[in-house]
Amino acid sequence: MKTIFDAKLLVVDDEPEIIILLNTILHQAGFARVLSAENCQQARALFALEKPDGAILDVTLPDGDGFSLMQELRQQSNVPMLFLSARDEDENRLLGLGLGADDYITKPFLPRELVLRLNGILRRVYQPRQAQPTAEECLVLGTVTVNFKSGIVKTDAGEKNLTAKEHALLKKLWENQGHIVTADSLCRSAWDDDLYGYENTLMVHIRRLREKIEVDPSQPQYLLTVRGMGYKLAKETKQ
Amino acid sequence: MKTIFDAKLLVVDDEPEIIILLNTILHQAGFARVLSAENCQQARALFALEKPDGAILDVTLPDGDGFSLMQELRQQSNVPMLFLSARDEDENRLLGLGLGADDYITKPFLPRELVLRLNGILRRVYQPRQAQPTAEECLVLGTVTVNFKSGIVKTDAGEKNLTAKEHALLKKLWENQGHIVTADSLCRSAWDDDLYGYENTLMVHIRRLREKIEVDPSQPQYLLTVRGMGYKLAKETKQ
DNA sequence: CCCGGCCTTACGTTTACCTTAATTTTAAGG
DNA sequence: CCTTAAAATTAAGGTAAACGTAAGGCCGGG
Repeated sequence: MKTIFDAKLLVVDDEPEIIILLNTILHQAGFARVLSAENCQQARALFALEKPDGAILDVTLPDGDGFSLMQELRQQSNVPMLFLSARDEDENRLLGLGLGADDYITKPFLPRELVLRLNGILRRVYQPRQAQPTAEECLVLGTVTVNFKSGIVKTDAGEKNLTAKEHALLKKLWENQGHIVTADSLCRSAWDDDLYGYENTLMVHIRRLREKIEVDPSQPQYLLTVRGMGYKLAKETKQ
Repeated sequence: MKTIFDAKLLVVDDEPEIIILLNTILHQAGFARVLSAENCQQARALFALEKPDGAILDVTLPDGDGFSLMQELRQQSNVPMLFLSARDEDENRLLGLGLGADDYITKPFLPRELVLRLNGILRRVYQPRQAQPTAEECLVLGTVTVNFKSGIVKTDAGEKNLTAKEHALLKKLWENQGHIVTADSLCRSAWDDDLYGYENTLMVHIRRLREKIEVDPSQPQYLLTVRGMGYKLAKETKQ
């Protein structure tokens, strides 16, 4: 199963002891892949090469300052980045946050707080949809419209209500629209107990879902099977 | 156009002057819809009724503490919530963040910092798609495009879907693009059981893959054979 | 020329998935 | 607490896509 701990992190700091400390903290917290750089040049190279999923930057670096480094990296990528700094002046915090930092942590810092804040940011970015889809987000598939909040499916034929399981499954598919979702992944998002005997159950629910959202459930246009891999919701057809 | 400023915010604080201050700050920042509550009871009611897109909670409230309020609201919703508190003790910050707060700001605070932090969080949550700039990881070979997440191959001729084995093989080749991959190595990445009788099987799959990604499968341009060594995927031809 | 490595095609098999229907569980109302 | 309907879960039979197998052909190198 994929978690935020699969994220690859880049740590940029010129003090070796801080690097070691951060490495220890992050590994203990569950992050398996932590890279480190001790100056801007290394950071730039690693960032371009490794494409980390998040970064922790010191503000003072031997060959430049963290602010301009952040600015530069932000142009390439939108991944979470936060500052770690001994400078706690108001204007520095404002500058850092203004440049698009997700947080500004001052040294000395509490290891647990750093981990909590980092986790929070990563969770928001990499599990975004669970954060509640805004307002009236509807799924539009050809002539079919699905309103998630009300659980109503509108077709030419009329309106139908989604059941709890159908709702959960469709939502998961919607969150990964255009991409393949494994049967396992679907089960996990619709059933609490990770144990489920027959994955036939899933198929039956998929069938019922198809009966509600497809024109011809036997020849699905939207909820497609990808043999040996899972299911996939077709991209919205804008017209 | 929809922006994060369409977000509806709930402010919970028992000091009237703070409420007024926050209202002013948030309106100046561009947030049009700001609700306020001065105790837990009001907050609960408003939260259930108005379903705000974010909340700012004071820690000390007349009829309870912000921590348990947050805990309660978190069970209902995953919207961004942050603490505002006069108590700056380490354990309080840890407790707040541990309960799922997106930030913990201490009074007195800089208005601009609050806005920057709030903006950052809302941006992450409500514009998540842009936050993952890794775009669509695609393999581009001349006029052929392969989207790995969806398993779709696009050619002039039309779209085809990759099967599980084809997907696995092509991915392996893609990961080593421009370099030779041995038959053995390919087999290991597509088959679980390291034992496989006929390596002819691999050839058949290679053939099928070529039928999907090559213009002329019999005269491959992209998926090349390297006699006595293995196979190799040609480098992307950017044009 | 011959041999080994690779290609190609056809065909039989497997397995993942579909479909329907019966059964069990859950929820709502009296 | 019982009744009833809706929803979820089993179960089993059917189907076709995906896969594996094998046999014959090609082509380059020795």
